[in-house]
Amino acid sequence: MFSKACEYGIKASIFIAINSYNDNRVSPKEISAEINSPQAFTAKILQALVKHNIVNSVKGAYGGFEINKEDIAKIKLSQIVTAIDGDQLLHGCGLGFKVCDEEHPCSLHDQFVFIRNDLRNMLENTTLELLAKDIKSGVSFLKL
Amino acid sequence: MFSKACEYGIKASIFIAINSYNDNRVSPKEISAEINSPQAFTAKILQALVKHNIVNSVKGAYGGFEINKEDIAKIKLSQIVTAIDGDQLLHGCGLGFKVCDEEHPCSLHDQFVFIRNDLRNMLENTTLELLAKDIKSGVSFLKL
DNA sequence: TTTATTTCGGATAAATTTATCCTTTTTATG
DNA sequence: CATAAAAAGGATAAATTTATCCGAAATAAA
Repeated sequence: MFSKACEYGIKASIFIAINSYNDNRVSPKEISAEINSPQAFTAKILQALVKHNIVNSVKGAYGGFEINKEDIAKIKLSQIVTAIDGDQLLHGCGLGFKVCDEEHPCSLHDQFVFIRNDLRNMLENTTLELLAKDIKSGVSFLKL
Repeated sequence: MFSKACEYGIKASIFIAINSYNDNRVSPKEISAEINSPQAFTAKILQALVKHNIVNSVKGAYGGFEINKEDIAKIKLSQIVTAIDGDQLLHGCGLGFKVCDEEHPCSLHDQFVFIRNDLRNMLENTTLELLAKDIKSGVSFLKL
């Protein structure tokens, strides 16, 4: 479903959000330790999230990654997924056709559109705030 | 969502089904021409489908790939997807955790289970017969 | 301004997926 | 039985994804 990079990106964003609520910047080292991901690869993914203005980075001593507190409730999972995996999953054809719509549907189109739309709605209605809260309250977890 | 191999596998299965209704065996060459896929790679995927008893192969002159007519209505998309991509998509965690369930849910679990279950239901309720009929009636297409 | 710290970014490597090629095996038919 | 046709299967290559390493650039603080 999601690429490894995207899985890491989602987990990292949640961890950064949690820390940002406490005005605490985190490093790739802390992030990868927390979400159980390769450090250097995680750093690359963070760069992408910074480029897409999802995460903010501060260089130099006492720097690290953070998310504006006011933004945490606004950032949708769909933004993270699109930033890392592109928009094929949210908008593309299930059988990989370049063009596939009601007018010219692939064999799976009628069955697939509902799934894709539900997935997109879920990702567009799930904010970092929502995910971070469940972690903080101990309802869900970020690593084994 | 699906791998390239899986996309080819689904398309190939539909094409074989359509031809099997007419007692016509097809070769990797015909299949890849019809579904716009690399021939040798498609042949490999067919081997996997044969191993999983989804498609039947007949070697030698006048041989080729076919599906028992009576089976076409019984073969579900979920079988093809699982045969080629494994069962991670239908049963795995959205964030890639080995264990993730109601007892010990990942951050995305509650939102993701509905999507995954809907996807699985769709794949389990979509038969080759259904897909083949829409192609034959001209409702949907197998290539651009 | 110097220093220590930290992200950025390029180069490279490993692993996996996608794709090709060629030989072997099987088998229907003449 | 000989032959031609076709799938099976192994080896290899290309492309993409995943992952590592290291020097450059930026920056806060002493």
